[in-house]
Amino acid sequence: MEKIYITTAIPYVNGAPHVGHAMDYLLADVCSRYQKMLGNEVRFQAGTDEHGNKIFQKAKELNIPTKEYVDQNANKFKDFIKKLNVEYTDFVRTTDEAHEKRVQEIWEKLKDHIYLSKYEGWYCSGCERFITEKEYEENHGVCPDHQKPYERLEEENYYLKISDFKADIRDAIVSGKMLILPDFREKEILKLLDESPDVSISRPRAQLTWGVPVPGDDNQVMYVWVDALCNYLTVLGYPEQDIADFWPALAQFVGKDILRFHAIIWPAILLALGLELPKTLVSHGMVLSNGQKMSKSIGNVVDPLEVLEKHGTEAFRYFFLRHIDTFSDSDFTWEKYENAYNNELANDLGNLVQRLATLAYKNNFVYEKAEISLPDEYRDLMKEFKFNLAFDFVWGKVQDVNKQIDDDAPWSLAKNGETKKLNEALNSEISNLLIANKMLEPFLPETSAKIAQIFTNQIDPPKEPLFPKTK
RNA sequence: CGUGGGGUAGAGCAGCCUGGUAGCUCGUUUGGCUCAUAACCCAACGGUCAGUGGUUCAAAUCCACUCCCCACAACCA
Repeated sequence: MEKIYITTAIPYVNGAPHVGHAMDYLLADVCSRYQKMLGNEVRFQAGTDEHGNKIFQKAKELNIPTKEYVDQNANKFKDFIKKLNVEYTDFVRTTDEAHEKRVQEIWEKLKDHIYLSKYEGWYCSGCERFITEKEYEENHGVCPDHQKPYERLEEENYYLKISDFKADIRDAIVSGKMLILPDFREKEILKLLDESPDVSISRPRAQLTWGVPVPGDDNQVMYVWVDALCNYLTVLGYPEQDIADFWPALAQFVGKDILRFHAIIWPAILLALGLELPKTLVSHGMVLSNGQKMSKSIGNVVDPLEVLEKHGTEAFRYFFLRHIDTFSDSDFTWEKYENAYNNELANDLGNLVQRLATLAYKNNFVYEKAEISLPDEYRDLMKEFKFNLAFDFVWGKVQDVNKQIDDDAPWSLAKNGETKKLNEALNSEISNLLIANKMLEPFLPETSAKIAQIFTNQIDPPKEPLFPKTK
């Protein structure tokens, strides 16, 4: 038995949960459940990123204390994760006292690689960030998002010396010690790595109040990087606790938009702390809506809670784990979702369970439990984190059972009194279904449990269909 | 010349690395079955594989160029 650590990106809680957040959780959950199925012990982190000006200002607008505001939003995310039936074991909030204390201790440990420096450039107070010269020229000196002219600003920041670690990070990536999936993202990162400047990891207190103070410097507050990225460690109790059992993580799941921070800044922090790098960084794609990136201005944002409400958690998991590519961008439309529910969940699987259970019941067939082993092809796909392909493979097996029933035609055997052949046929069909069902477990845990329950010794057809048609 | 991905049947995709009858799912049409949620199974229809040129006996697949779409570019997932 191995001890396995799996992480998800912590969302910035200045808004409601997004469909994209669900991808992180679901992929990590499939990974976690699969590992548990193999008999491993899993710690599975989830959490929320709660510092920064945007949150501070939002709370101000709403006229409620910042702490109260982040409490509310953190709960929204917890509820959301629960609704997805994601089995995380540890939840970390960057405003947790323990996290803040540990992050300060981590800062102290990083000190050899931190230096203070001045930065001068164009700044947008709305975006709260410095703008590149190029961007400044393109926008003619006015922020397009905030309609405000950029200001010339000089400030002192602490910097983390990425340059100290570039060579080691490159080696880790190239050698596969820290595997970046998919491989085309790895290529991208290797290119970016060379150009990566040292990263600013603090802000003057005047600019940023809602954050963790830099130890030993009252004028500076930690910017997002050290604070947020280190959640993966602090949640395990680092630095005061020994984390060797679970660190390095087997897999860290992130969206492609934040892969670069996890593939460059994060490894630099880890190396500075003398810790190992995660074994795998899995970067998933974006969920598009009608072929476009979801955006408030286009008005095509899909509310995950609405999708969840439509056909429940299992249908949600089904669609997003099978029809959204694990690594690339994929499209969500309601039509596709309905199609998948009716044709695949209801017709392929739901109906299969119904017909097979009824056949067994009507013929007084008793199934004797047999050992189930997982096919190599499935194991390989799961090991490579190709979850949607693994799910496709499983579905092929489900469809095969439908074919097999038609070929065997048990109803004819029953009519002709060929009892022995009938029992053999039913036994084989149910065995095949249960193998597929076992493979289904990480993806659709509730459904898988229900099916396993139905095909115990005494088989009763379910009174309610597994996936009732809506029309 | 910022970086990366992509352009293959009505839709969504695989195949391309390791050239040799163009495949899968959904949709459409026809047939079969009757155990089942009017579900299931067989079959058919449907593509000049973005374009141009090159290499080759042979190119969706390799090379060059062109056109078009998308994502990322210090946290709007």
